[in-house]
Amino acid sequence: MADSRRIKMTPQRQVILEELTKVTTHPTAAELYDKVRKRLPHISLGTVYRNLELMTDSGMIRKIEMAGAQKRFDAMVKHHYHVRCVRCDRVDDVGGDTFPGIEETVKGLCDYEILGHRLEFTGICPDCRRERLGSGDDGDGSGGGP
Amino acid sequence: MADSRRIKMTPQRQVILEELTKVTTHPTAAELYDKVRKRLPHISLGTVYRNLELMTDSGMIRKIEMAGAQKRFDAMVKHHYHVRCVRCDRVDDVGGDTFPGIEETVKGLCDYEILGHRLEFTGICPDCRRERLGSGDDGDGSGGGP
DNA sequence: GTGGGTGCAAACTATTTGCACGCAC
DNA sequence: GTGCGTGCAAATAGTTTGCACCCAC
Repeated sequence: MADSRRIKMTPQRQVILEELTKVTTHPTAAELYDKVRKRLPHISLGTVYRNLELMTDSGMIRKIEMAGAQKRFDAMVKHHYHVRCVRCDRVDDVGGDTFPGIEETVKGLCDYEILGHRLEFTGICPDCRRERLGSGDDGDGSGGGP
Repeated sequence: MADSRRIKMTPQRQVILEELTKVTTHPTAAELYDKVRKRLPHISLGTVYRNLELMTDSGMIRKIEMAGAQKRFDAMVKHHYHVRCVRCDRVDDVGGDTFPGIEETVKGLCDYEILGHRLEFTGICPDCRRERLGSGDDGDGSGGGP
């Protein structure tokens, strides 16, 4: 569902969408709010949430619901996977194709009618790796390593 | 991290663990709280959260951080995958092995040091499928089905 | 003027935390 | 007595919602 409804472009929506498209970091609503506020100082957080929701429904953007409390948003609508840094919580895209066969494999293993899958990798991002080498600090190690 | 620390077994912890082990439905903290309260009427939600956290740290149970707001908990510590019903939000285990090769595949595709992965399927559970056939209702279709 | 979109603030949900008390050692 | 674990309640974080106002049509 989605993709069908077309929504009216207001300045707020335009800016939200632009800022989201501009970054590759899959910001949270609050992070995006900060960025947007630089251009529209009077925009409210409520509006950002409302419009992110709306744009998600209309298929313009994608909501990334992954581990951790906050939802993140992604202007790249095509299905793809993410890596999350267990130290700084940054989220990046993983290049390459998705694994469609993965769903077939599971169909025999449970009674659900499988509709989709969400695959998320955890790891340490290049920045944190560099930092770790420098400081010797091991960071947290939360995540949910297998 | 984890697995090493051994924690003292209090009645509260015992009951929480038992109730969690008893069910296969990966309850949320609140759901578990309800179950536990039947046996320990004076237990507080805070205690449940605290002990779930503690038992997660000690490796006795596993925290499932997946799509949606609430965290869920799992007494099966072995790494495995989950399916979530997009209609009733129930979460079940997927039988079969995990795909270890999946991480290898990704290692060439991004600059992260990959530590683990989390794979979650979305679909419609048997109960909801039956219901859907009966009522013709299509339910929601949220999820993030690719 | 009507309706959708906005800003603001209050409400809500899930979770965490400060504090005082009580029990085991 | 010391310290950990608990119950309670308040605090926090993230998100949603009610409401009045405004602007485009």
